Amino acid sequence: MASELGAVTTPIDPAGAEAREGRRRILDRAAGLFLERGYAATSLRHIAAAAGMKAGSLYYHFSSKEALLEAILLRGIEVMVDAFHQASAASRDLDGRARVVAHVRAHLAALFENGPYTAAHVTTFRTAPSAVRAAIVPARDAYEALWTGLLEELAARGELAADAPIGLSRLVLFGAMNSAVEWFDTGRGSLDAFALAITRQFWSGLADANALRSPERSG
Amino acid sequence: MASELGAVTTPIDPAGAEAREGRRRILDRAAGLFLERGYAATSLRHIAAAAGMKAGSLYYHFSSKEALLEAILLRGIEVMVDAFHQASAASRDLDGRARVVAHVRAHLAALFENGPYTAAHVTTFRTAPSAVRAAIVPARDAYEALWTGLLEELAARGELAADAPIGLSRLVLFGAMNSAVEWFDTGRGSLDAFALAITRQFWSGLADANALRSPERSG
DNA sequence: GTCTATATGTCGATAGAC
DNA sequence: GTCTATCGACATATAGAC
Repeated sequence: MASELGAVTTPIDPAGAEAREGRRRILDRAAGLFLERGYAATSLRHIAAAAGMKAGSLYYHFSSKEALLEAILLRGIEVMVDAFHQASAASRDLDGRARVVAHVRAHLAALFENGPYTAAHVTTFRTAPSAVRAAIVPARDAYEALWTGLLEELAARGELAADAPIGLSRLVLFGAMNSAVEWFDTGRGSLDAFALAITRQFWSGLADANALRSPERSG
Repeated sequence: MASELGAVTTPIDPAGAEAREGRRRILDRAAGLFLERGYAATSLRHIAAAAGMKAGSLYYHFSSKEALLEAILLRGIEVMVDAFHQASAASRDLDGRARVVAHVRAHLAALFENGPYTAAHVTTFRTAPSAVRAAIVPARDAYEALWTGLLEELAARGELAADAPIGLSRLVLFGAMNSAVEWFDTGRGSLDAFALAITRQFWSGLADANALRSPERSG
């Protein structure tokens, strides 16, 4: 290891790797507990125990419980934004509906497959201390703007109804996707099938559920 | 006042009206605070102050903070169930889509027009103490069964696609409706218009948003 | 970087006066 | 029915040893 050579030279970032590792373990465990029990009901002692240390040690990594929450909420957005951009790249040449499927799949993956950050964000943001909420809002707005941009692009291409209420539709879709943290069981259903089903519901509605699979009129 | 006559006779329910009034005021304020700040972050002192009394006085009406939460969560379901039955009676003779509009309107009214009970239920149930959650589950299941029954009836009448995934659709609709507690502003939009818009999205989807208003094919 | 020890405050809940 | 007074537990945060 590089640190073994550090007796003479001055390491650029001494113990940096371990510090980052410890910080990451705290974030992981705290996000999981915030998701499971909520922010206010989770004590620093509880978080520290889950991370394998004592409460006082947390303050080496974070200045306060609120600062810890803020870091988790921000990371939750980062995961969503990264997923969105990956989906954009992967679905660039597909038709509108397939692109929505890809982005829904990416959002669900952020919720269920990339750690508890995004799920904790979705469940704890509304009741977070106002100072924390205020610090997070710009990043949230940026993520929402990505979705608005996608839907507006589809509308401009005529792949959506001309009078589709994009603002409301986006909120409805977010509500539908995010509510899955309350009931979706990753052990029982596949995320691909779920993304397809939710997009079908969103895109074609309930009365015309099979319209896209059998374009001819159904009895 | 009747109590002035009570020196000789034995009142059937002495001070019953005032007790019920006091209990009701506690429930109202506590539900509002649980909705706004969350259950764990709301102290009994805070609730008592909002209800115009001191913390110790709450224990005359409720045996514990958890018992208070349980009463609020149950009342939240009662409001939803009552609204559902009223919508059923009022929309019995309408077509499937109009009946869904009526029930969506009723659910939104429960969320936004009949006190903070239903909204507090929706936002605090997931992180409520497990003993409280367990006590509430049967009533929740009963409400969900009402919706499942409605959608199955529509499917049996052929007003829904034959292969419509009712279980998933119900969850998606619940997610869309309940997420409105995070963003819908009762001061800015009418609940009728909102119910219509959300049902249109749910029933006909995004690509066919105008299908029901102009049955002929759109350019 | 993590520990122990502790300061300081607030929590839910109870007891008893009125 | 509501009050005051108070208990013990637990909260966040800090200080200093190692």
